[in-house]
Amino acid sequence: MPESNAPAIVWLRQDLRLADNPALAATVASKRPLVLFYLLDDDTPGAWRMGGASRWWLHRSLDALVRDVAKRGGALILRRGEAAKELSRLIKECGAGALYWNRSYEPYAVKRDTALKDKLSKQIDVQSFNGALLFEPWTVKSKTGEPYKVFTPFWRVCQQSGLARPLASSPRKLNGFAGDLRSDALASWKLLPTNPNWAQSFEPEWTPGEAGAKQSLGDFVDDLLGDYPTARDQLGVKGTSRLSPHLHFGEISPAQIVAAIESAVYHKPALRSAADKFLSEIGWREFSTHLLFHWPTLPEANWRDTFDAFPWRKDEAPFKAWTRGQTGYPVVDAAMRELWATGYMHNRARMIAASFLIKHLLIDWRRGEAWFWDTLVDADLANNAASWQWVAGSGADASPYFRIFNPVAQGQRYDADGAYVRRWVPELARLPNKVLHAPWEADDATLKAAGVTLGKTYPHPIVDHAAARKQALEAFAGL
DNA sequence: TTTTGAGTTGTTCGA
DNA sequence: GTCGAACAACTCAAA
Repeated sequence: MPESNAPAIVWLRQDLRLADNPALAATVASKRPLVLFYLLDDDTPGAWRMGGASRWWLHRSLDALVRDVAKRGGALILRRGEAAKELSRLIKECGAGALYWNRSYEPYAVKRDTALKDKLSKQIDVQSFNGALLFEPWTVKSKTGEPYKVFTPFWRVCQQSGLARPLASSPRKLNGFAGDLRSDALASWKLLPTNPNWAQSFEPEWTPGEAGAKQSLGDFVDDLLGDYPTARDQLGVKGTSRLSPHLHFGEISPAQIVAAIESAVYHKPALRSAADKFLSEIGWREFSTHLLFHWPTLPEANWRDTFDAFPWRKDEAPFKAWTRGQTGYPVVDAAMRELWATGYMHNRARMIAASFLIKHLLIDWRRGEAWFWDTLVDADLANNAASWQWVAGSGADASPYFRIFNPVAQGQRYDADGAYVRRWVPELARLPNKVLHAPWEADDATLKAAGVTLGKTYPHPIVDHAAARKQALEAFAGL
């Protein structure tokens, strides 16, 4: 065994932060020289290759992290390749005596990491930590010893056992390994789009990295938490935390979020119920990861296999119209264009757009899942899969099949002043509120005054809501 | 083992 | 405009 002062590698994955990072804190406590390592791994079999929008975020996040690490006297080593091979190489190069990471719960990662631990712990000290969850999946079981399949009882027992977690100490100074280690230039990974640079419109929306995450959390707690229960549903209002991409990349931990929320409630007890509402969303993230861990095929297969017989439609044209925000339903189109322009979609808009794809167009939820995977900056295997299956009705604790969102009613209810549609579907901006969410109901004079020609400046609805609803009810009842 | 109550986010219809 | 019921049964979790 190498000596106890041999360097320790901290392998960062979805934990791109220095604060409350248990693997990093353990290394700092061990006094070993630190080799901080990020690997771009596009080669592990069974992994979902990171999508385009996520790659943009990853670049920005790593760029921020490189600077944060340098400020504290360390260095971040960047390499790409297959994990087992690259880790073995790095261990040899720096003479590492230890390898630490924070656990991932995605099926391919569990498999990969288990094999690595088995192999490498024969040579060096290998340890993994919990840096991503309040409750690791194997720690929450029902009375019968089975994993929960319903959110409410799952979250109830979580709350009863307490959400607060001690935070790992944040290192002021990193005792970086003194030797020379090769690191890729971040730019050489070509994570940023060029020609066209479709992510240009992402820039003003986001500040990837730990500092940006902290700022978002602080702003949310200070300005938005009190109104969260109602404002979260308003499409045109900034009423949500928008922490999802920060959480996905681990720029902030759920434990830090709980600490900030509880501190706010301590100072202002009236925030309790709003805080619980928000924390239950953190609970959904926990629950999705729990489902993925216990049912590893969640991203690929219907959780309820009765759905395997469902006759999904294969036509390309409606799918294409959906992806481009050209369905003729303003709120759906606004949602899809928001996604394209910002790498993000409002939570309620996600439900409306997903319901439309599945229940109005009768297109397989996996096609929507794949599109979101590529276009969301917060694309997360567990959340994405669990949420699509929830909407489809094929998932655990899912929405009943007869719950079919009416895109007009949803628009009128959650975008009553039309701010959301006018922002993302500007060709309809001059329509009055009364017909904004259903332009086909406007009379000719109104359309003309607003400069709208259906079928020309904006599409006719690609399906009729009432007919599509009827068809979906029949198709799903057939299961 | 059996029973009981409950289950994120909705829509439509008819009174 | 508002309200309650129907939509459909099934599965889950705990007593």
